[in-house]
Amino acid sequence: MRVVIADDSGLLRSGLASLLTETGIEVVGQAADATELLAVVDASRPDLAIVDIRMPPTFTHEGARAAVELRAAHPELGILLLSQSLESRYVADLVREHPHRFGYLLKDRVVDVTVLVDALRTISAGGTVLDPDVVSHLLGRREIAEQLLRLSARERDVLALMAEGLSNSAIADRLVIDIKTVETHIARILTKLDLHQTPDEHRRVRAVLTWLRG
Amino acid sequence: MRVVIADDSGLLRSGLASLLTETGIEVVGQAADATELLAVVDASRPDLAIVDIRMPPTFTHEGARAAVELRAAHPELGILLLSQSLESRYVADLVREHPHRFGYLLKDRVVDVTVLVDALRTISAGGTVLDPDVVSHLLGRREIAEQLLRLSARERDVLALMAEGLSNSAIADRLVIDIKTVETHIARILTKLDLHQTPDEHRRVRAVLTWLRG
DNA sequence: CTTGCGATCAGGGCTGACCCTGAGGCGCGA
DNA sequence: TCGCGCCTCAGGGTCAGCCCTGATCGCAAG
Repeated sequence: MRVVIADDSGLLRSGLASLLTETGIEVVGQAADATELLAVVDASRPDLAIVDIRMPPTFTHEGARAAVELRAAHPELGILLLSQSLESRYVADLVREHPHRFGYLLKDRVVDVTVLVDALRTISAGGTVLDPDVVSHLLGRREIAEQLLRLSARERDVLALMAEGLSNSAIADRLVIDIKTVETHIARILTKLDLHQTPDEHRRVRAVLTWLRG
Repeated sequence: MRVVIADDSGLLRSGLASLLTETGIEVVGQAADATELLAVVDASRPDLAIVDIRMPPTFTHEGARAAVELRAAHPELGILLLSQSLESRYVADLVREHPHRFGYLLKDRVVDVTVLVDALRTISAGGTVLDPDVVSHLLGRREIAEQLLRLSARERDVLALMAEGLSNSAIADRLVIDIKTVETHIARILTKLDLHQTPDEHRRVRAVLTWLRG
């Protein structure tokens, strides 16, 4: 098996390369960022790419984005995404669209090189490898994301400002609209997020929590 | 230089050991959890311990706690804490009480083995190594923590429930107290968190945000 | 013993937030 | 063209939340 490793941490990259080499897996290239990853894969044509989700320049989802491009350019390439924490947005799309030759593991769960090699073998054989916590978290995140997707762009603007702790009048000032408009947006936000009038909940706070978790 | 490595990830531990060995640093032991770390340090008497903050069983601050114990038992031992994210509570105490032979770096910032070795050298020579972002984050977190420290235990109970999105009447039910008592606690919370009456802020949401960030 | 603090509760008042209902304008797709 | 969704705004009403002021009790420290 011929493998490429992409991680902005040279430390981890080199360490990983060293360990995999010891297991007989050939590391044919390394990349520190998404652009370099695409180039290295083009040049070395590996069987599989091990990609850290967070890479420069934004350290957000560059790795996941690069994975999408890799799949487009190299449909037979296996991809193993590694992440330190659960990253739902891009991964959900990736798994849905390309379930084969794909893996997503939390680094914390790769307790030794055996786990990693087993995952690589599964992916290389056409399978899918997902950490169970990843699966259940994706489902939960999906729910919140779907609720937030019901909101119009304007409603999302308003909710974002609510989540900063702004009052209705401050939101009206900020968006240069009338306070009655803010109230209307908020009413629609609460309805779309299924936050109905109950004596137990502070619905505004609930809406804010939903936003913060989305 | 003789070094011990403690990280629950065997992958990272082995990779790190391999890399450090190549630079001439002797890795005299490895540990997968805090208990094992203490035993390995007792047995091998290293110059320095590289410790991941999050280790079993709780994966919260076992590493930082073990560092405190290590310093007590081995005052000359250098300690380098590594973390994937900013962890403020125990580190702030550790730095304040033991500024020498101490380091705290974010794994993301250790871009290659050179950075790591430089840090180890500094610590071994008696110095302190702190990532700049760590410093400024510690200061910011300190501020919020100090505000929350002004609250009485009961006030913190109430604020935690506010942060779950409970209404005042639900909080009263939950804590088996009168709603007037809840109102009194909330008034005191808002005062202690310096959240005064302004037309721009939704103060309850602000209080909740402070809690969530603390 | 006195004082201060925290927890609890009360009476009464005000208001921002939320709601109901209604209306107009614009853009887009069928 | 029509219907729908979105954005905007209005009049009027209700109430949970917040506040002011006051009071009692228990506990710990000086």
